[in-house]
Amino acid sequence: MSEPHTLNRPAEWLNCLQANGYRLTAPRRVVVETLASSQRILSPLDVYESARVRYPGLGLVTVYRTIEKLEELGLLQRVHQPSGCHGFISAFSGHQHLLICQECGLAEFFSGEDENMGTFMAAIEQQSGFRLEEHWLQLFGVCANCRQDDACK
Amino acid sequence: MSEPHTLNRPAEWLNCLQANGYRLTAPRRVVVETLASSQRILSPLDVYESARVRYPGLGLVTVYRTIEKLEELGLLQRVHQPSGCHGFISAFSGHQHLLICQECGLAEFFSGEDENMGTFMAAIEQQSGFRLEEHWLQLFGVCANCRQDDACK
DNA sequence: GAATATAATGAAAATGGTTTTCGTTTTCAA
DNA sequence: TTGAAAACGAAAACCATTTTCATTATATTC
Repeated sequence: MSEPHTLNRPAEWLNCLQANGYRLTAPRRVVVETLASSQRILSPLDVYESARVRYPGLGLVTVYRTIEKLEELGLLQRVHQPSGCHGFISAFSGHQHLLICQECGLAEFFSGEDENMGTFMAAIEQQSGFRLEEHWLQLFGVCANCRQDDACK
Repeated sequence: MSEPHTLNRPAEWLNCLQANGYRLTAPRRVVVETLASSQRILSPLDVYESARVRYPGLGLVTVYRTIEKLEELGLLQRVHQPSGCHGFISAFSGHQHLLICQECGLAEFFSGEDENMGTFMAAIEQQSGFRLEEHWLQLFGVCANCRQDDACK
């Protein structure tokens, strides 16, 4: 169900940054590595703390600046959740819907029934007079692992 | 398509506040009036500015505190948008999906194909191992009025 | 209709996440 | 190798939101 995890994704992101005129630096590499290889939704602080384990000199400001660039390049997307909207996850190509674990932040993508969605949206446009530009379909719950952990408590 | 706008909604909200042990005060009435009678998504500052026209002594803190109580009572819901997640709109009863104008903040509700959604979510649960607890379906675009205004520019 | 307990108010201060400033360091193209 | 420009991190600034606190308003009891 979930998009298979591309192992060379960090390298792709670094290439993309470079191809867009951004320089490759040590702190930037660590931030990219952290974000690109995560299947969980991470806040800027999460990234900072995780990346600092491998690169203690890293500044939180650099995390924010790198996130900004990755988002601008479409490599990273901001995720809004009932519990907050300060999380980020790798943006896989094309429009994808999210399935999010509210306990551990694990995020899976599902393409859903997008042809159905297309006709559905066309009908809404007709009825409402809106011109639709974007849609969010997000499911929230508890993933298999967390369900198991919860049961053991 | 949109839920018909209930004219005595502010009175209902005040009753609900009172029924839950909260007092009715002049500033609270103005805030409730502003929020309950709006079809647009409003930020706390929007509410403050709009309500102060009729009640200049109003403090922004009271807006925040009243929003908190209305949200807790399920009368108001927070709306997350690509442009930000600091907006609020009247929460009509039952689960509703949102259709939001990105120019003026007009929000309409649509119940969608909820029985389809139910089977869809059951299928996702089966495939993913998640236990689903909540879902968001939101459409963003430009409403008929704003489309017209834009065309005139 | 007063008296009273307490909830609610607004101003000001505190908080905390994010952004800006700035002097220094690093990258990368020439 | 060198130099212009980008990127860095520390500290300060910013700004939306929350907390504190002394004062005021509400609603209940007499």
